[in-house]
Amino acid sequence: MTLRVATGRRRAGDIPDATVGRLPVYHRFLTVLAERQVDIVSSEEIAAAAGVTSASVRKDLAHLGSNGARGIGYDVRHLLGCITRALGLVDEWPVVIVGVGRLGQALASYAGFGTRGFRIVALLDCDPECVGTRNGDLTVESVRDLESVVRSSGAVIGVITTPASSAQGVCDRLVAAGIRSIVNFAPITLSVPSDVEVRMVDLAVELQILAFHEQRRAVAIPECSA
Amino acid sequence: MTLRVATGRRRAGDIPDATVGRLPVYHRFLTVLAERQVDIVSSEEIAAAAGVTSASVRKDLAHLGSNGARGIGYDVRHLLGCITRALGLVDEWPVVIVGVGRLGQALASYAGFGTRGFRIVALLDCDPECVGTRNGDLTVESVRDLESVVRSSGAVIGVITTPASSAQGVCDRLVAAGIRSIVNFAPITLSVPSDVEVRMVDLAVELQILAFHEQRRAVAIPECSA
DNA sequence: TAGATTGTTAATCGATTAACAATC
DNA sequence: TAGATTGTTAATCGATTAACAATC
Repeated sequence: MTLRVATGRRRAGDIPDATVGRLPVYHRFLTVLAERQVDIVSSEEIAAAAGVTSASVRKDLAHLGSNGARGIGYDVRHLLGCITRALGLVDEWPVVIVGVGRLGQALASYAGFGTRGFRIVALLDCDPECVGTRNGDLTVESVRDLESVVRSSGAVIGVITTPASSAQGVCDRLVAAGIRSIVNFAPITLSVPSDVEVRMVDLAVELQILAFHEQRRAVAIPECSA
Repeated sequence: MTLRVATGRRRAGDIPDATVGRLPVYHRFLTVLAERQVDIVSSEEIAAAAGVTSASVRKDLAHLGSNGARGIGYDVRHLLGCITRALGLVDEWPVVIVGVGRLGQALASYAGFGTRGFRIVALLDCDPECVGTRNGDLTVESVRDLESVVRSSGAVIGVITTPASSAQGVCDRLVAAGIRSIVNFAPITLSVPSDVEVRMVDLAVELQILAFHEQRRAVAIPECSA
């Protein structure tokens, strides 16, 4: 299969947010195909696996350059490499997890990290009982040393799995230590400077959205009155 | 404060998806205010706490009926009740968790469930070592009994925290058992009938979106060429 | 009254979909 | 060639933003 030579560079900002949100899903599927030695895939197949339309897939992939072959489909390996580069997953990103409760431990032990572009480089907790315990390759360090641990570990991304009450304080210290990308599992909206990106994950929010639709199956929503 | 009497009923479908996604965040903030005995809140304050604009807040809340007072703001308790009803959180929704690994345990022990409209009513796992162990109030049951456990527990929402390899099978059985609302933590897109709602939570996807923006700070994205 | 804040409109923006020419 | 599938356009749809009259 011949592929067109790229004619230039595309500024990252040119990729719409909605596309950036779907590329990881395509990446996940293509990784599976590549493992299975599948060579070619169509936008229709990707769409089915990602739960979107094939038109969306083609439009999303066109943002990365013209990588398909009309009448044929996309070369799995090539496309995977392309998405990997677009998402910036060529090298592993070092991640620090703050809060080594059950959730923090669960994330720390997630095997899929390596294959998906990340490596946990430090675990922090405030509980003296927890500090010093081992978790796979890592020993839990004291959150008091947050700044020095971030510096020495080279962590670039922070994951907050503390209780809500400590999350903003931890966040402020991560930001002060130079972290500008944060995933927050604590059920509180974090305040950060505009150059810091926060992704919020809240199970209860997901459940509440489901509850809305579940209720909608049965009843009309009463408007509020005093 | 006098509030207008609602003139009719609004079909749930009238509330846009984007609004449904933000109502839980407002709900979270209003719960905090109510605990602190705050009486009145402005759209500006809600917006700041939720990380959105005040115009969005007002528009979202207007979908629930006219609940604010011009020149004053919103009555915290009234508004909280209103959102609680809109989301269908008046009674607790019974939830079954399938997969009691570290993540499943972490979710099972999340104290915030009760206050946010949910109650875990069953835990299922396939590992004989795990089955029979206690987790708070609940004893882990065998996934072999999934159908009967769903029936007897009355679970309406399912949470899948199994490895990716078993997720689709578990999903199929949950659907067959009557579950139509699922939160999936396994890194795989689930196939479900069109009347089943699935919310996907994948930490690696969140990290990959951050990675994209992190990389964007530094370099232009190279287009793909063969 | 004067100041504050909602509810709503109109304008803008971005994302999705349908369709099809290009082309393998 | 005939069938298949991409890349792209134009149309549609939905969400966000700005602005301000209504009104407390």
